[in-house]
Amino acid sequence: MKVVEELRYLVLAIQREGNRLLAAELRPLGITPSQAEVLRVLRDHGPLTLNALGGLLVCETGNSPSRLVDRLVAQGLVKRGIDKVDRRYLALSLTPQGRALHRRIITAENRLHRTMDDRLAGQALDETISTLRSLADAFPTGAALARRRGPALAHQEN
Amino acid sequence: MKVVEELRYLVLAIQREGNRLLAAELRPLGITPSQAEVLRVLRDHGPLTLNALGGLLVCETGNSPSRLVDRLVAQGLVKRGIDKVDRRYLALSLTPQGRALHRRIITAENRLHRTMDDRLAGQALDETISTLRSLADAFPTGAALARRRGPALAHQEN
DNA sequence: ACGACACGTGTGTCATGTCATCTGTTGGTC
DNA sequence: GACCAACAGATGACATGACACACGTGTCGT
Repeated sequence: MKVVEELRYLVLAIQREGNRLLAAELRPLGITPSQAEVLRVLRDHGPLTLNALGGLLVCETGNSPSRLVDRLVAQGLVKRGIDKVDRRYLALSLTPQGRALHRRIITAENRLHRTMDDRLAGQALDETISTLRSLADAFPTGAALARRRGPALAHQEN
Repeated sequence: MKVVEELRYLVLAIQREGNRLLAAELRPLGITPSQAEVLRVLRDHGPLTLNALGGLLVCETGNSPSRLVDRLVAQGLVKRGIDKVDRRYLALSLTPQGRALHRRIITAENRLHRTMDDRLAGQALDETISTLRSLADAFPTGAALARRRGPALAHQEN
């Protein structure tokens, strides 16, 4: 098996398992990993239009995450406002319930991260991260991630 | 952002983009990346039961890939036989058309791998691969991958 | 002012993935 | 031989992801 092919399957396997574990952690909260990412992005990056939100999400590439947001609005976690000036734009923001849930999401994600940390104990991750970045940064979703790291390469809080 | 968290999002981004690129390469062939993986596994590992197939797939974890196989049978790429001795078991194998398509799949995948190689030119992948393996091997899908690398390596340490 | 066009968003459709549950088959037990 | 637990596979339900296209709204050239 070629090296890049093994890399491709490893990435697939890790993504699947990570998603499965995170879904299990989030199930008691009534949301999915994708929904959690939306809440996180809305929390960190003020009110957003649907397109801008899509540009910051890793979990959804091409299209506007209309239906993803729909369910969060239906659950009362996200407020969907309409821009008064240009009625084409949405103004998406967290409701108080959304902000409250976000805190519980953080602790759920931290449990997953602890599991991963245990798995990776003693491994030097720097080179791995930089290798994966050079792969990801060339693509739209990788760019989304870079955008979330901050325009000035600032450290984010947790 | 924590290191493992960045790792998680990088893996997600790369998986998404890789899948999108592979889907584009495979679209002219009329199949999806998951279907291609099934054909590949059936090609490499003789006739299989549905459960055994699922145990070798990275793309589907928990359940039996019944519906995934359904579409391949409908397209005439896979033969679904029933074990004469124990009627509970399936005997899945490639049809001649499936074998023929498999060759075209290989060239499509190679185009993706060339793209990835270009992206990763000059990067040392060995450490990255081994780091990702230590993450993946702990999980069912990672074990599936290890099983595909060869039965001798299947049961390492826990 | 008007009409073509661009843009943001919504929607239809298809194929996954995942979990829970159902069905049919077998083997073991009495 | 009849019953029952275990097992392989199928199916229902739900939420993604991805693509294409429809719809409403604003912009701009004329």
